[in-house]
Amino acid sequence: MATTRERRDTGSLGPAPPESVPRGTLNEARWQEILDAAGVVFHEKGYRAARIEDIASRVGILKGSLYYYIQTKEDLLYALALDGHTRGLATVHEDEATMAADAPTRLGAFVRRYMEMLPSAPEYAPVAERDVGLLSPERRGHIMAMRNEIHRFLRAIVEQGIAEGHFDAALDPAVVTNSLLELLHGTIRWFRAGGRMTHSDVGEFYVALLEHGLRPPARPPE
Amino acid sequence: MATTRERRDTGSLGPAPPESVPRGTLNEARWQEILDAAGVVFHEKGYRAARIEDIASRVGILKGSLYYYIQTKEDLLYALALDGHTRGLATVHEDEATMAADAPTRLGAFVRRYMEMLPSAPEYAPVAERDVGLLSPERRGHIMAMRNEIHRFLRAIVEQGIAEGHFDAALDPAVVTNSLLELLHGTIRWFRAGGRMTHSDVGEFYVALLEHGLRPPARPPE
Amino acid sequence: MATTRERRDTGSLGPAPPESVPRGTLNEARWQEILDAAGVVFHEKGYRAARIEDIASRVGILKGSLYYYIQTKEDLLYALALDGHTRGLATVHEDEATMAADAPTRLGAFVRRYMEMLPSAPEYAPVAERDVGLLSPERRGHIMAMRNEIHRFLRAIVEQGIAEGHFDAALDPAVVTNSLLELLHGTIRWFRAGGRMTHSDVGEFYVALLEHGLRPPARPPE
Amino acid sequence: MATTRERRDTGSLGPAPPESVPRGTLNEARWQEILDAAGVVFHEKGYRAARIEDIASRVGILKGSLYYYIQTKEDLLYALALDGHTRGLATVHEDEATMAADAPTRLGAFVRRYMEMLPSAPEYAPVAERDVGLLSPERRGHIMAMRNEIHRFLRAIVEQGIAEGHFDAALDPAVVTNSLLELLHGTIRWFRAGGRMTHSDVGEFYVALLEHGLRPPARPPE
DNA sequence: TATGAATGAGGATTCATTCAT
DNA sequence: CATGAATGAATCCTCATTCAT
Repeated sequence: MATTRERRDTGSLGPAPPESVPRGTLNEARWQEILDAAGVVFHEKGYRAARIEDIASRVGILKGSLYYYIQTKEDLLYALALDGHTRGLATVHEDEATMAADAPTRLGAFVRRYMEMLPSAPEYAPVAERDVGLLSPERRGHIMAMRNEIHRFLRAIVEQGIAEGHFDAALDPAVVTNSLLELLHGTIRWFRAGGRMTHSDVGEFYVALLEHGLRPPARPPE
Repeated sequence: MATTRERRDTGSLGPAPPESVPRGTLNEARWQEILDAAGVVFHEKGYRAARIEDIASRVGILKGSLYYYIQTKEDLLYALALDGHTRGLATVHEDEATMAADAPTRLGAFVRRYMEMLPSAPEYAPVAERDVGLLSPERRGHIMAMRNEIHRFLRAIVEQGIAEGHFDAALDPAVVTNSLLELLHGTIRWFRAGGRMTHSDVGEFYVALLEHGLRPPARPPE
Repeated sequence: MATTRERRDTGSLGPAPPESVPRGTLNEARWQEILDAAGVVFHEKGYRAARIEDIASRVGILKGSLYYYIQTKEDLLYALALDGHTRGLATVHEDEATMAADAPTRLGAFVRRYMEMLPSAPEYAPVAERDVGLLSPERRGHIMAMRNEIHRFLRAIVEQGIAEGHFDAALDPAVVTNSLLELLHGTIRWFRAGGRMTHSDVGEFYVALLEHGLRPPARPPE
Repeated sequence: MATTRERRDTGSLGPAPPESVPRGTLNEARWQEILDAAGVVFHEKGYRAARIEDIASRVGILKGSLYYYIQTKEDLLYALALDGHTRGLATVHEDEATMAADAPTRLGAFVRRYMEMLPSAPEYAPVAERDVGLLSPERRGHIMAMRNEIHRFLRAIVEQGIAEGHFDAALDPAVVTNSLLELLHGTIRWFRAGGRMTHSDVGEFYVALLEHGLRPPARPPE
């Protein structure tokens, strides 16, 4: 499970995430190019099957040169995962009004925020899910922590909804949370830009689905 | 259900194709053991990261011996993908009554059939999704064809539902189909057996979600 | 003369052809060293029995490093075969005077050119004959085409000689051509430099042999 | 150079050729089938590239079964080489009359005997030349000894011819011998049965070629 | 910064050979 | 005699990584 050929000497296990950008002064634009390239390649082939050469050549440099920017292939995976999850985590921030609203409203708002974030995310980011297991334990821990935070946020909304009576009391909050995130993440696997539907359109579909799908069964009128 | 074991297509590699060396009848049981082992290992590490040796030793043989049963590591991936998709495809068969029913009924029945199939599937099978991209073009084609068949089946139900007025006319059938399959497949990524919920329970949740989530908006009472 | 270095045709192997990773300009001198080493090793052990490691270590690098220059062991075989046949093909070029001469003269000139080329050929080249069968069909085709060109050239001379009445009309041009080439190529199998005879000496023997051996039977004086 | 994985315990280095047929009572016909199959396969791919499986399947048995007849793959190579060289060696026996004849006559007779033997030889035999180097030193020794005997025989004829004045005194006997054998052996590389020419026809060509090609230059008429 | 060249451990695949049934 | 199944040593080939220029 541990990645072969570890080379990081980051002995500190502190909360500070490991450096993802090694070189002090580096061309920020180039670094973004590299991340984008890595995103695409990882997305196409998966982390293991992706070759450093593939990424380098997509940027237009030779593989040796890539090592000016990274220490390890894993750095790219981590940077992307971090990036993606940071964007994801950003979607849990609610404005005052929403924060005070009822669960259906908060849930809908979250779904919309999430779906609006998606197109800005580098191809690979949300898919990082699978390959996160290939990160070093430490780094994986960081990523999982972020992921859990999103889970907790969503789950809290679901529980609120149940408590309020807006959602079916028979629902299992964990199941709902997991399914919902699967649904949202899943979008990136089939969505193709340029079609009839935009990310927002899909978001509205999700909102509507949840809006009616989670409600408690209609009380039979007495 | 029946897993096919392809003999290498020996396509245009060497000068004189190694005239498919004959072998006796292979031990079916051992072959299943191997597939199961491959399923577990691929599930844990992903196709690329999995080593032939891991699979072999899980079966209790040496890596070289595995090649008595396969030609290529890819054979295992293909066999698993085929197996999983064959099971998936099996869920599109409806009995007479269901076939004649309305879309919500058919959809619900499908979801239940699918969720009941899941636990019988070897660990890896449904996840094969990702690594299918690593198959040879021809084999990938076979798998994609099966996948498309499932898509078409589901989509037909969605379209029927819209036509019948049971589903919201504003829905995009493709979006619904993709999302739904993502939702179903996704289950395997987070579901852990032994918890409070069974696969069936989760299935019922999905059924309920769709039952109410796809309905056309309530007509405002005149 | 110029040895071509083919980049793998990446023909129908993986799903996404590894977009021919670019490399800088390869060190020509090193490439020659490698070819020479391969020539010697192939000559000693034959293509199949030769190990990449043998070749690498003869160059003074590790086996992995050899792959900076090649894609496949077969590349070396092909390069050598191409090299050898290119040299062979070069011997079919005649100067104006020879081209206009009679068949015996042309034949003698060809034998001399061929025998003078031999010592310059890397050890292995002319022996490539046998292992050509191990090349990929496409590559084998290229080599065979070159070989055929030489055949045609020689055969044309033989036919000219028969037509002119300088060679025995009973001769089968194909037989003569094949035998002659076998004779010439065969030299490399037994000739050991440093002996009493030089390549040229052997060449003169061949010339004399043909000079008298192909003539029509003397007309009995009336 | 030594073949990997030696297993022969034939400690005796005596003159007796190592057993080539291990099993005491074995189906002689089956053994011939096997040798023929090995001959064809070795001829097509060369000894190293040929797989035991290829040979077995050509005989219609499984590779494991082949080991009832042999101890080692090398046994097949040796048996074939022995067979071929035995046939070759048989061609050096002259009848009384020929033995007493002049060199051109003896040479012609030898060429005819050799060419008549060729079609009876299992495909591979005469080509064994190249792969003889892959035999164990001991076995290679045996084969080389037979080969040398043929060489000596031929060379003696050439020297006799020079001494007698029938052959050009400027000839190097070794060169003539080697070339001639190359010419004869070479036949098998290009000759295809079923064409216009038979082995005998080709033999007659060789005889004629040598008949006139080796003569001393015509003495200018006084 | 970028490059050309090398490294070396890793892992897939091949195949002669063994052997119990 | 033949087979099915396994063995394990060879090898080929891959690729992340290093580094002098």
